[in-house]
Amino acid sequence: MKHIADSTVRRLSAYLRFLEDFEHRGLTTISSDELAKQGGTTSAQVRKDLSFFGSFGKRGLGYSVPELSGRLREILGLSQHWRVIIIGAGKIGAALAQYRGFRQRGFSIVAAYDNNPEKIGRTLEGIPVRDIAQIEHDIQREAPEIAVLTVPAEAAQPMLDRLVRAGIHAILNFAPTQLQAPPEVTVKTVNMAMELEGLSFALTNRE
Amino acid sequence: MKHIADSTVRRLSAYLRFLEDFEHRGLTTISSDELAKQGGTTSAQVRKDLSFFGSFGKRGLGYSVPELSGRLREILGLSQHWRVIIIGAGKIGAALAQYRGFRQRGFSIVAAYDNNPEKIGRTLEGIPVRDIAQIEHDIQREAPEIAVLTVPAEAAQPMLDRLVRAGIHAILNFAPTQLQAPPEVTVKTVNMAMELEGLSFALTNRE
DNA sequence: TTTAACTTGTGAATGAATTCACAAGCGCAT
DNA sequence: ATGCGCTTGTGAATTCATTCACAAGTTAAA
Ligand SMILES: NC(=O)c1ccc[n+]([C@@H]2O[C@H](COP(=O)([O-])OP(=O)(O)OC[C@H]3O[C@@H](n4cnc5c(N)ncnc54)[C@H](O)[C@@H]3O)[C@@H](O)[C@H]2O)c1
Ligand SMILES: NC(=O)c1ccc[n+]([C@@H]2O[C@H](COP(=O)([O-])OP(=O)(O)OC[C@H]3O[C@@H](n4cnc5c(N)ncnc54)[C@H](O)[C@@H]3O)[C@@H](O)[C@H]2O)c1
Repeated sequence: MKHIADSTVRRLSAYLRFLEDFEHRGLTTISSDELAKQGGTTSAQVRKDLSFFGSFGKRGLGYSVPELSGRLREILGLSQHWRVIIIGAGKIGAALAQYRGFRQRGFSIVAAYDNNPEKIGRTLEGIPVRDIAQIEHDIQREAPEIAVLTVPAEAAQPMLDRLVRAGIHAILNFAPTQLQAPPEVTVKTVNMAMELEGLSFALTNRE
Repeated sequence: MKHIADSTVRRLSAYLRFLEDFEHRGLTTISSDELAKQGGTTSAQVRKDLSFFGSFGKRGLGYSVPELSGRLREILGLSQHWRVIIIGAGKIGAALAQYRGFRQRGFSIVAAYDNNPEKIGRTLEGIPVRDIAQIEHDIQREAPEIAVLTVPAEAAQPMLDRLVRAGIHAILNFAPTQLQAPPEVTVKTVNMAMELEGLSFALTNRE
């Protein structure tokens, strides 16, 4: 398949969110224009994004809401459930473990891991905190697909290497550090300090 | 000033991070090539990014680490302190309030706000949780520049409007929803579910 | 059946971001 | 002083993303 830009994938996620809203409200069709207004983009952009994957609309009418949302779920890989592990049961790891929004969208958090004996053995709203020492064993047994990395920055790269060796191919990183990974592994980094700095820049450089 | 792309600003943040590392290790000069390797980009990209703001390097030698990091701090608006308020003292709001990484980079969290009487009056590692009802008054008195929005999705847009009316011009939003704001207000949204969906897409569509 | 009002899907045009490529400047050794 | 090795700064070229613009398809009403 032709390479799909990151920005396109993000917009697809956004479209799916609006479609779910629409579905809830019992509406059955939607035009690229309505979809665009919701997402702060243009109708041409919406159609172009979808055109990479096929033609799902009806000319003159728009898109069937349930059909399009189904297609988007397939495209995004959300027709299946994904198993997620959280590495580092600290403040941010715990907040994420307890967050319901993920499970609702098909991501089940199966366990958290830590190296602090005080934390190992507890649970976070039903999610067990396990010893990081057993992670290779667990990955083999439970085959989680996605790891969320919430350890201190200096532990992040070694931990990533360890996860990759153990067979993880997708990592969501919260440590504020640039990580190296082999090409078959996808890493996304959420860097909140960087976002704040973007705001600082905007405040400083507006006229 | 010419318009600066968001991607450029993000890279500037990244460069600054590496420079601080370098500074710590006592190194005094760095080339665009070294900076690029650290940041996973190219030396031409580094030089182009910097060229929007001036010429800070010495041909044949590279950049002075302390000078360049100082310049970047100025450009990003980090030579001054920013006052930050957190709206929604829930799980993610609390994690952010307690996070040391922000203060270290010049963002002081002055208060959190909530509408839950159980939470109002408590503190989160020294940060007071105040009644949301008093926010207009406090904004006028304390003039915080940045608001972090960590309320439930359905409360996010009305709360944004309220913050904007009260005089806030920069908002970091964690609610998974598309927000509308007037052009003089900068909004950045961190949408973790969207990031996970990006990973799901990558896992599904790799060959 | 014909017409009018809409909306999609997509090449072509435009615009934005990145990469190339090289002249010019600097430091150091000779 | 000269030459060599290295690195910047920046127009030009290229690649990538978005927007335009319109033929073609659909519905509904007359
Ligand atoms: N808290 C926030 O709001 C926030 C915001 C942005 C980024 N971050 C980043 O997220 C990461 C975690 O932050 P936090 O505030 O949750 O810190 P924290 O100290 O509360 O949590 C880190 C956890 O990781 C565990 N840990 C450390 N080394 C480990 C190892 N080798 N193996 C397994 N577990 C290990 C610790 O025991 C601790 O429980 C940091 O990189 C931080 O910079 C946090
Ligand atoms: N927890 C996470 O890991 C996580 C991850 C991604 C996104 N988010 C998003 O962040 C937001 C907060 O999530 P959370 O898990 O912290 O939820 P939470 O319920 O723990 O926290 C929300 C807080 O906002 C307060 N609140 C609600 N309405 C308010 C109002 N009108 N004024 C002031 N305060 C109000 C509540 O009292 C509560 O304390 C949500 O939009 C959620 O989707 C959370």
